[in-house]
Parts: sequence; C-alpha cells; structure tokens
Amino acid sequence: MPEGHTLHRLAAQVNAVFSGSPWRVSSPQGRFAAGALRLDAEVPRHAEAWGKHLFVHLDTRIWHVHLGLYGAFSFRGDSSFAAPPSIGAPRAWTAELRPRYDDDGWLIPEPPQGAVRARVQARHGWADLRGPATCAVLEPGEHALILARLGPDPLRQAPDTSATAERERFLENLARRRMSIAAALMEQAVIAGVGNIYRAESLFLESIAPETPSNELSASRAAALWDRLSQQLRTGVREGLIRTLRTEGDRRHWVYQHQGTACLRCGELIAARELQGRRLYWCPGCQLR
DNA sequence: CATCGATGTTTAA
DNA sequence: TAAACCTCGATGC
Repeated sequence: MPEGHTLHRLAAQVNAVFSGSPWRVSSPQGRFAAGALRLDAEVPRHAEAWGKHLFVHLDTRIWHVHLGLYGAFSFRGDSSFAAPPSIGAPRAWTAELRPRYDDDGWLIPEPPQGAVRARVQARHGWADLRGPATCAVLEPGEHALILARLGPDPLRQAPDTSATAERERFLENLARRRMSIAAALMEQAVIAGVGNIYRAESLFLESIAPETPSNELSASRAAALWDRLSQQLRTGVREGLIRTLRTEGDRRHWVYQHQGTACLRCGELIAARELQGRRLYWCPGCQLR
C-alpha cells in the first residue's frame, strides 16, 4: 500500500495514538538499537507525511521512516487503543489480544514476531515497524535536505483550490523534462507521493498515452492530471486503499494489473510492459497520442 | 523447501 | 540498465 495516501494515513494514526505522551522505543531486531535509544529518551510531538516519507518530530530529534516497497507498521493494543491492524504492505491477521499490564499500568506487549526493526509503545498499545527502506534518526539539516528533493505533494494542498502555487510547480516540473509522462510521474521531484498504481490509473482516466513526452503535454491537460491525482490520493486517504474505479464488485482499478483483459471503457485489450524496472499498464485504445 | 513478486529507491556498472 | 536492499505471503514442486 505505500503510495502517498498510506503515509498521510500513517502520520494521522501515529498522531492519534502516540503524539504528546512519553513512549518506549526499542529495536527487537537490533538493527535500529542505537536510534531507538535516542528516540526513547524524548516525547513524540507531531508526525507528518511528505510524499512517501514519514517524519516524527520529537523534542529535539526527528525520526525518519520510508516504507519502501514492502514496509509496514502493525498496531496492537487494548480496547482504548484505536488503530487498524496494519498500515503499509499487507500483513497477516493476528488474533485478539488479552491485555495484561505491568506495575506502571502499561500494557505488556507480545513478544515480537519476525524482523521488527522498531517497536514503539504507548500506555495502551504498540506499533511494530517491519521492512522499511529507511528508519533513521535525522541529523540537523537532513530534514530540509530531504524536503528540498521532493516535488509538490497534492495531499499537502488544501482541496478545491483550483489554481495554486503547488499545481504550478507541477506544471513547471513537467515542462522541464523530456522523459515520458509515465517516467515523470514516478519522479518524486516532479510530484511527491505518486507510485505505480496512481500513475497507471491517472493516465488512463485522463486519456494520456504513457509515452507522451512530459514537456509536450499541454498546460490544461497537465493541470487536469494534477487535479485527478489530487482527487485520487484524497480518496485513498479516506478509504485506506487505492480505489480509482467505482463498481459493485471487488475490482478497484481500470488498468493496473488487468493486462490482457478487455478495457471496461473501449473493449481494447489492456497492455503492460516493463519501464525502468516497474510494470506499466495502459489501454492502447483509450490512451492515444 | 524454494522461488517469486510487491503500491520503492539508491547505487553501481 | 541492473543489482542491491528491506520482509513476508503466495505459489509451486
């Protein structure tokens, strides 16, 4: 699940269950032992997402997490710990917890299962982080450096404000590149938070051929693409999954992972090919140059 | 038990 | 362009 919507959801969840109170941080796996010690000594104040990055601001330090392709947080706790089982890559379902408490009144967590890079505990529950691409305590200045390399994030813009500076930045970023629009949308410096599913689904719904050179897309179509992605990401945050297709059944996408089947709009067979190491999906009938 | 693939990114060649 | 990295669930023998 880790496209931008997942990280914004995760930030909200971390704020809901951790921000403002002391926590206990450990690294059962051991690979984040030194970092965990530094985080354990401070209070988490505020979590925020920028594109696919999560930052948790503590008193003086910042915890940086990037889930990569298959990282995930799993949450467990007693009835007052309101959290979904997992945010990130799909994880196995676990049985209901029988809460027991220590002498300080803190919930006693279960022994960690598998490779838990970081465990953060609150009084009534905890979260386990597995498989992140990045899990680090930032040095001064690193936060700003990471943000400087990110393009505009549609989820950090007020919705329904039509001509915004953020959207203008996106149009400028596209106009400056000769690569295909399909390649450009995956560049986090062009637009932050878009991944393989949103790329495929936004280009399909805007009827844009993926190989169209980024700088040949008209300003009006580029603006419509931003608005489309903005709306899709917002739906993703609201629903907790990527649904770009409204149907009665379980199908959630128009083209993503539907190669070889008939396009629901025009009947042409949906195509797929490898582009820079990722699968690209599109409808050759709807997405003409 | 082995292999593969996944909503990602960086580094090396 | 390819490989490396982070982890685990699904699939295949």
